[in-house]
Amino acid sequence: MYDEIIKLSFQNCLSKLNINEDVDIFFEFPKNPNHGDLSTNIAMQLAGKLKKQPRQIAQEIINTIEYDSNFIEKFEIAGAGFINIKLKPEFYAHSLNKIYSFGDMYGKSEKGKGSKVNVEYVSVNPTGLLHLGHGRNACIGDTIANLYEWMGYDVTREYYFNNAGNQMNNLAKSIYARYRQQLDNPDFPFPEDGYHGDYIKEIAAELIEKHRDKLITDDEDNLTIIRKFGEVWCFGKIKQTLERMSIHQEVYYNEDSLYADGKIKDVIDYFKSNELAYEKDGALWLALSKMGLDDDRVIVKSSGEPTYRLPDIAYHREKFLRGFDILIDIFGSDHIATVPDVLAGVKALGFNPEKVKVYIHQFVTLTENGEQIKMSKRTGKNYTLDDLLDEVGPDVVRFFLLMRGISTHLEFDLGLAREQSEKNPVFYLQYAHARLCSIFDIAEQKGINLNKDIDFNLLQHEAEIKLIKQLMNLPASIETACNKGEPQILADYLRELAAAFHVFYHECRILDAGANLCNARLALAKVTQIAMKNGLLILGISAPKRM
RNA sequence: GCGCCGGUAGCUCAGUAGGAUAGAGCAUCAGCCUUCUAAGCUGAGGGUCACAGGUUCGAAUCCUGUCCGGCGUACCA
Repeated sequence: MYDEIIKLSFQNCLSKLNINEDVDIFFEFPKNPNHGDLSTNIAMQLAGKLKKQPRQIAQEIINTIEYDSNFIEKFEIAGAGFINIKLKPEFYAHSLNKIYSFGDMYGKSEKGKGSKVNVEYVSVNPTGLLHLGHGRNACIGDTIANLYEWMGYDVTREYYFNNAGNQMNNLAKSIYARYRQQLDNPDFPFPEDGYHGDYIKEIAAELIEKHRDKLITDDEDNLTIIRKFGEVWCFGKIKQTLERMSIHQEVYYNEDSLYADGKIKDVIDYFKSNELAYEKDGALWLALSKMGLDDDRVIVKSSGEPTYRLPDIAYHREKFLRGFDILIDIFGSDHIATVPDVLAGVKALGFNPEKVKVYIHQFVTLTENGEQIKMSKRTGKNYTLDDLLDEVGPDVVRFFLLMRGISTHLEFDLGLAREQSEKNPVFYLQYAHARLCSIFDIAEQKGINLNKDIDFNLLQHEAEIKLIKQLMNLPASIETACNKGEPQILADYLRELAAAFHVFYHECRILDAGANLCNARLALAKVTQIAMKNGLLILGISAPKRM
């Protein structure tokens, strides 16, 4: 938003010079004060296309450009062809005034208005408890959903699950074995590929409490009861854990319904009738080689059961049919293999695969004192997301899982997370917010009220200008984080915002600055408070009034 | 073997639609509280951007190759 007026000047200037290349005019606040207040590399961008020297283009631009002299003091060419812009203080006053007028909604955009987005995340089958990797998936998905909402999109948060098939049978058998071990036979054999986690023992104990020995014969009826019991138990725990992190998904989509409603059959029929599927060795193969991929894959096994690819494709088709314009999938890196197949399938069904955005995050490792904490499945001593929430609380968990780029392996430092001190980065942000709240509390006690007649031109201190610049960046930060699917960009922005505020707080007295300056600084504090609160809200982290 | 992700300060990580002197947090060292919250602020030291070539005015960023780590590579999901 800070560059709207200036960008327009540049656009007009370029068309005046008959330069019609398709380039985005991009401005930044240079770190080095010698490089002006705003800077653009547009002349260098154009140099290659126009086959001219960047400095020459820059010169032509500043000779030709018409600009608002109320805001811009001068242009300078520097380095290889940067155009550095020296702004007048009025520019910041004007910008801050505009931000102030947005009130609580600062950061909200309408750019996505009218567009429906489906964000699918977590999507863990009800066979166990959530662990750290799921937590990362959940926080990324939830935050991306928040980002899209703030961009004005109509967002649906969705959880896709499967409560049928092999894995659920495996769960039932695992519970049954523990049930027998606890009930009558400590040596009852445990299935080789069963679920080893301790939670299975808990389920079995509850099963005994409820059914006593009535399920002792392992017939199909009893296994069905056990399976359902396990499913309900696991789902209850999963939802409870998500609830603790303030994650609410409005749609729980059951894979099974794709079969019941004939959607799977529809897709098979479509592929068959378009000669994209064929029978071989008793199985049905999808001709991915006709869709630009290397190998054909089985979509219905010779046993008659579909492989995961088929329902995944049908599910994406269904989401398109439900009217979504953008489909977002959040996957862990272990699901990378499904992506090309699903996208090819979606394309073959006549939908635009570019509307499917797949964000794949890497794994999480838990460390303490530099040593990795093993989460061995063999021993069953999984460190669960709930354990972590118990230990450090939801704000720390969310921030730690969001503060890294999604494609980086994330090291969760338990020691640092546990630290209830200035070392813990999440408190840095929350502390800024608490300080802001405290200022307004004390102002109220002193009978100082923010009045509407604000002279933003009084804000000329270096710390004030830096804070205003940072505040101006919020919308761009949200938009970039959204477009790139990178919550980390917002987390990083908020850290910089907090830093700019803390410096301002340290350098500039607010309440005893004299009536007019006090009022202007209070307004600046107000905007900062809103920006910080909204940013934390998007990350799903609380904004405490006191610490 | 092949595919994807990563390798940047002691540690954890930003920066990769090519741009100005490669940044932040933590750790280390030196300062700042009778003042709106010191969970804060100021300063210092710390780099072969894994390695080797290439592309050009300019490369951490793009291309090629190599090495190291993670995840995949099923008629498992």
